[in-house]
Order: sequence, then C-alpha cells, then structure tokens
Amino acid sequence: MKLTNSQEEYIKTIYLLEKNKQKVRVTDIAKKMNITKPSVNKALKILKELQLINYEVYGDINLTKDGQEQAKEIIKKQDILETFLIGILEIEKEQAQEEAKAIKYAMSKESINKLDSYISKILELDDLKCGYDKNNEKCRSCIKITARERLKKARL
Amino acid sequence: MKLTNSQEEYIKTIYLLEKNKQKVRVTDIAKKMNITKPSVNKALKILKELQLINYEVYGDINLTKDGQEQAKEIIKKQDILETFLIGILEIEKEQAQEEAKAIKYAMSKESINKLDSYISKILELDDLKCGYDKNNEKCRSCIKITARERLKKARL
DNA sequence: TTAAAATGTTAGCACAAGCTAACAAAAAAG
DNA sequence: CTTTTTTGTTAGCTTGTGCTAACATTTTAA
Repeated sequence: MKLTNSQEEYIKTIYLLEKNKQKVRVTDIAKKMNITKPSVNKALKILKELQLINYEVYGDINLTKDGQEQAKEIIKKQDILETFLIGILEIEKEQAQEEAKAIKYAMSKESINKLDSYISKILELDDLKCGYDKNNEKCRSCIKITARERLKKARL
Repeated sequence: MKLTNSQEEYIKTIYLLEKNKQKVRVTDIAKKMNITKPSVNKALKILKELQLINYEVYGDINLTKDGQEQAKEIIKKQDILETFLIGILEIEKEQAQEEAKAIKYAMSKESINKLDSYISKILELDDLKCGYDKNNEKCRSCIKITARERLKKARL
C-alpha cells in the first residue's frame, strides 16, 4: 500500500520529533510542517487506519514498527538526494532540503539507490593524480575533494 | 503564476501533439495522458482562463505564445532529467521517462540547469587517458564513453 | 481548586484532479 | 440526406489535503 506524499511527510516528521521529545503532540507536528492542527488531526486518523501510528483521541502519538521502518526509508531517500544536490550540484543547503523533500516522492527507491552508488563512486574513488586541468575543468580527484568540502560545510 | 503539475502535463502534451498533427483533439490528449475526456475538458477550460491555450466549445485547441514557451521549458527540464537518469544512473528508458516526468515538477529550474551543466562536464570532457581502472571502477573518460553509448541506444 | 491558557477535536468549506453517466454536436458512411 | 459513429460537453460524485470557526479537554498556575 503506497503512501501519499503528504502521508510520508507526516511519518517523517513524527519520527524526527520522537527522536527529540518524549511526547509528540499535534501542535508540534503542525508547527514543524507549517500547517494547522485540524489538518494534522485528520491525517493522524488516516495514519492510524493504515497502522502506521498508535493514537487515541486526546491520547499519545507513536509510530508503529511499520511506521518507524517506513520513516527511516523516507529519511534515507531524502538524505541521499540532499547529498547529491549539495555535494555534486552545489545547491545551497536550504534550497536543497526543500527540493529533496519534493523529489524523493517522485523517484523510485531503485533510482535513489543508484544515485547513492554514483555519489559514492564520485566521493570515494581513490585519487587519480592525473593532473588534468584543461579549461579549468576538474578531474574526478578534484571533484571528490571539493564535493567533500562542500558537504562538510553544509553539515555544520 | 505557477502552474500545477497536472497543468504542466497538459501543456506539454498539447505541444507535442501540435508538432505532429494539424488539429489537436480532446480525444488525442485523453489517450496520450491516459485519462478520460471529461477530465481533459475541465482542464482545458482552466488552461484557457490562464491564457495558455485558445479554445472555444467544440472548437480548436491551440497553445498561446505563452503556452508554447512554457511547454518548451517543461520539455527541456524533462529531457535533462531523462538524460541524467539514463546516461549517468543507467536507468531503463521507460522507467526513466516516468520518473523524469514526476521529478521535473519537484526540482527548480536553477537546479535542473546545474544538473545540465554537470552532465555536460561528464559527457563532453576531453578524454583523460589516465588508464585508471582500479577495482573495475571507471575514470571519467570511460564514464563518458559508456554514458554516450547508453544515450545513443536509448534514443533509437 | 477553580480560572486561564494551551492543546486537541469536530464540523463543514474549498480546491485540484480525477471519474462515470448521460447527453449534444460534428463527422463519416450508407 | 439521413443514420451511425466519433467526438465533445455537462452534471455531479470521489478522494486527498488543506483551511476556519467553534467547541472540548487537559494542563498550568493563581
């Protein structure tokens, strides 16, 4: 059963809030997602139906096992995309986060995995030391170094 | 005024049909997009409101200047993404088309332009001839060659 | 321990984008 | 020049996802 983009965003948000707080509240979710409490409330009912969260009226909100697993996948997808946008395409962190959030739903797991492998290849190849620098273009070893630096900065 | 994803798809489809046919019909659009005629009809009314098409009841369907320009941009975005997915990530053509269609709406023009530059760098760099082949990894010159071959095949 | 503030819920609206059923108009065929 | 087929339209429903207004519950604190 494939979730909607919005449902994925709720799951992701709840997961991230659970990591920082003891109790996840409707208000927290609403603030984080920049939407109203009634919208959250309605969504929670559906997520409960889908057995992704445990939740009773006026009660606690908790991800189920399934919900947690899905959240981890969603977050991983977004992380890979962010890494690519920041590290390879040199997009600013905030912009990259915004776009990664949207792209992750449009892209299959398989493709994102291939992107992940591609990033690793670029970032982790041993240096070539080939001295290539025609027209100020960089070879893979240089790309590797600058991409690493960008990522370090972005994660400060 | 930012279009919705669905509206962009309509504009793109109409543009592509105009290139092949004298007359673009509701039925053509519906078939191409795999939706029903009433759905197309409703969308056309909105696109007319937005001045992206000329259209009267039972009359001809034509993109306006603005519509054409937007269509070209949309198609270009999708092309760049397809090239990346097929040529760099080695995703099958059909799958790549499907995903590019979805991703293009999630990604900003600026980011897609950066992706385009990145692809050019990878595909059009002069060969390095550095002889690197550790662990069966390929250097940029090899990547360039195999990516070009994949793209040629995909476009047959 | 009760009043105020914060939090959560319900009901009902709006919109986008699809759908089916029913009908209207135009084009093609006889 | 009618009849049939194709094409186009209208009306109204459904789903997803947001919203506001109004109300209920819980928590905090005076």
